[in-house]
Amino acid sequence: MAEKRTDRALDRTELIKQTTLELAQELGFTKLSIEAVAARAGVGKHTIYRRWPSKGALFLDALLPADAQALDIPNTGDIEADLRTQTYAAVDLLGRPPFGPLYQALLGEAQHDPSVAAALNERFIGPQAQRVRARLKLAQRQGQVAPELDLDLAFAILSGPLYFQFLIAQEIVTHGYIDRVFSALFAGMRPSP
Amino acid sequence: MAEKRTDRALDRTELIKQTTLELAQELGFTKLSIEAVAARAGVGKHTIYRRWPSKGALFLDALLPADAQALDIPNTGDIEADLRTQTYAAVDLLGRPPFGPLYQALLGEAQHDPSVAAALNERFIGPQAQRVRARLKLAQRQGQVAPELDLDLAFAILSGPLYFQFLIAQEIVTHGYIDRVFSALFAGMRPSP
Amino acid sequence: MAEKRTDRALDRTELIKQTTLELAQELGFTKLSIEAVAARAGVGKHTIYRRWPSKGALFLDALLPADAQALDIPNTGDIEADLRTQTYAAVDLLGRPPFGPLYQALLGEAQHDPSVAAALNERFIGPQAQRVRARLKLAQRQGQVAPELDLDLAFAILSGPLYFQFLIAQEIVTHGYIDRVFSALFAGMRPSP
Amino acid sequence: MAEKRTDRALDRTELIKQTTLELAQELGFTKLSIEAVAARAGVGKHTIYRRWPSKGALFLDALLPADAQALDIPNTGDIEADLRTQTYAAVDLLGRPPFGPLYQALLGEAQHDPSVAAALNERFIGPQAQRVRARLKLAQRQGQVAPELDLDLAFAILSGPLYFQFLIAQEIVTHGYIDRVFSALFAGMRPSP
DNA sequence: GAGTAACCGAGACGGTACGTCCCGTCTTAAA
DNA sequence: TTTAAGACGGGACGTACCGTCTCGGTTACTC
Repeated sequence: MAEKRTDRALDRTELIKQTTLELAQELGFTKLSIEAVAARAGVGKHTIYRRWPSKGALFLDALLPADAQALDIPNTGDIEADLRTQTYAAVDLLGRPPFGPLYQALLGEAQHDPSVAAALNERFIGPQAQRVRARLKLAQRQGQVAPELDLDLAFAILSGPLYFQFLIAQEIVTHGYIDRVFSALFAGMRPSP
Repeated sequence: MAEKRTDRALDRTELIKQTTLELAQELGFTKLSIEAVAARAGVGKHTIYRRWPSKGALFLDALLPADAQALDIPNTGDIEADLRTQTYAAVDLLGRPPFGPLYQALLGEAQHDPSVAAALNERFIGPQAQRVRARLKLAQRQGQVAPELDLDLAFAILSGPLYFQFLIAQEIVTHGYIDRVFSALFAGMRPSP
Repeated sequence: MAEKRTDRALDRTELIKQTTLELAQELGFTKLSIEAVAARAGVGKHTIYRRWPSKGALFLDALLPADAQALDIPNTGDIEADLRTQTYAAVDLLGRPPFGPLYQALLGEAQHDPSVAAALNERFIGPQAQRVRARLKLAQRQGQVAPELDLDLAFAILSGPLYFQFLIAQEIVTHGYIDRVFSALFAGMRPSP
Repeated sequence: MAEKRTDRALDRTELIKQTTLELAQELGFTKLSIEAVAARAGVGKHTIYRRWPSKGALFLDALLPADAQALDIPNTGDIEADLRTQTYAAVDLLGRPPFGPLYQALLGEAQHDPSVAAALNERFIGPQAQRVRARLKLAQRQGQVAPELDLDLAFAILSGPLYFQFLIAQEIVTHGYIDRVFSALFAGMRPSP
């Protein structure tokens, strides 16, 4: 019986999230409104407000579960190739609708709403960074990566240029771009002695 | 007479921009409204709409002239030190009110409004990237930087981690963070042979 | 030019009042909503709120001008007949849709909202009472009415039973009822000596 | 055992009515809500809806038993004095919080809800009218009242002016006002021959 | 004494309307 | 012509209650 209640609540929650995603794709995040989600989902506005404190929080919840899991890092033994592979996957995700524009909007919202930023980090960015750190640690032990490399920085260094291109330059990120970034990062900026 | 008119127009434009900044600091970009700017500035709404097509455009115009000019790159002959110096300045700017939070909001808005993103790149990001490219080209010729370094990528690589920390991790960027990033970037990730 | 503005404002005001009356007849005062008036009139809600502070005030304004003017008192020289004639007219007005039920609702609202009560008295009840007082004063001078009759009370005494029947007993008020009331009031309750 | 259930049900019913009165005094009838009564009484909304079909019905039930019984008519042998005494009592009741404003609100609600009006008449107005009729009948037999006086009208005539003053003019009804009304009613409007 | 039915509190739910805010457009009168 | 002022239609906000509806957890009555 407790199951039933949970199920009903879950049903509603899922319905709302799905509707949110639909509308976000049709209208974009900016024109998305809780009013419209409620109407399309056939749900009272309060039922949404009961679950999420803001449009941003709802949108994050709706968007993130969808594609968040795909970015595991392979382990072929070649660290540079493995990271490249994973980064290709990330770029493919970001570069294409529906996820790309929606994720961009989410990052935009994170600039206005710290709670969105926090949740984003906890649920999406953090885990990715952790996987990269772990994979690099392994590579470091295998001598494939400079022993003095600061692993806590690695994710920022590797994905920073990508996000820069995505959010600020707002140019399409290609595999070629990733290749060039990786070349530069692995080689270093200093001339070889 | 034409002069006077231009002056009046300029006066009004400046007044509106200044009021915009004031209100943005008090309320944040999200709660900023053209209505409120008009009221506070003692100006008709039309007078604002005649000059800017959107809140984002007005805000960009109001924010950018303010502190944009400070980020020149010194040339002491030591490329790493020079870039570091300039990046410290950038970090100091971003890290402190009022510019930091407002600039963050601007970048957030740029995710929703391509015209804001375009103007931002043209007026703020682009010139900075260009200066970094020029300074690195010089350094490359002086043999301080790897000859194969892709200069078009350099700004993204150098500032990407910073923006990642600022926009996504949303942690305060310290000089120490910059130091660690620069160490890693100049040394490269590959173990020295 | 001032004319134009006034005309436009008047147009809107009249349109809203007329729509209010329409909806009130269809739905009754209780189910009447400012939202629905705005929608049907093709007008923003604010345009209504700018003019009236409450549903009651709007309704009063919409209802009262409509039929308020009809209740003049004839002067045939026979005070009892004249008052009777005028009271018949009042009863006919109250007894029939659309005015009757709407006026009843207005009186109901006046119990909850003192400003409605005040406006009602000033614009509808007061003038009627004044006319009755004036007519009675004339009759008093002509010796048709007891010289000691308190004229300030007359309207309450004459129309009180009518309103009692209308608002409290909530039975249909007939001409016969008026006749019986008038007989009693003119004769007095005391036995003739 | 059946007693116990009845007692509990009664307890709840009384608790709800009392809470309703409390809240009505604090907020006024208009702002009174079943939701708030349920919350304050620590009772499920259903428990209220099970007992009363509407806010008006609940309010009537809560208000009327409280003070309804006090308006008996004395019998000193002087009909005018006796009615006056009873009317004074009525006026005192109406004129003072908490009963006055609440009763006014009830009458207001009766204009919107015929079932409230019906219950009001059956339980409050009707009995009063009946007592007045009976007392007058007695007086009529004793020759204190005109034999042709229509007793069915008497309550409307006697209390109509009072209700007019209370509901429509919305002025405080004083004993003096009652005196003047009674003088006029007993003497009649016609000049004595 | 264990069922069982009724009632209860709690509050979720779809829905309607509230009164407010701001959008971007439009009109007016003054300078 | 430009401006300040602000009315306007429109849309969404977040809130309050409506009346209905589960949901578990007592009672109190029946077998």
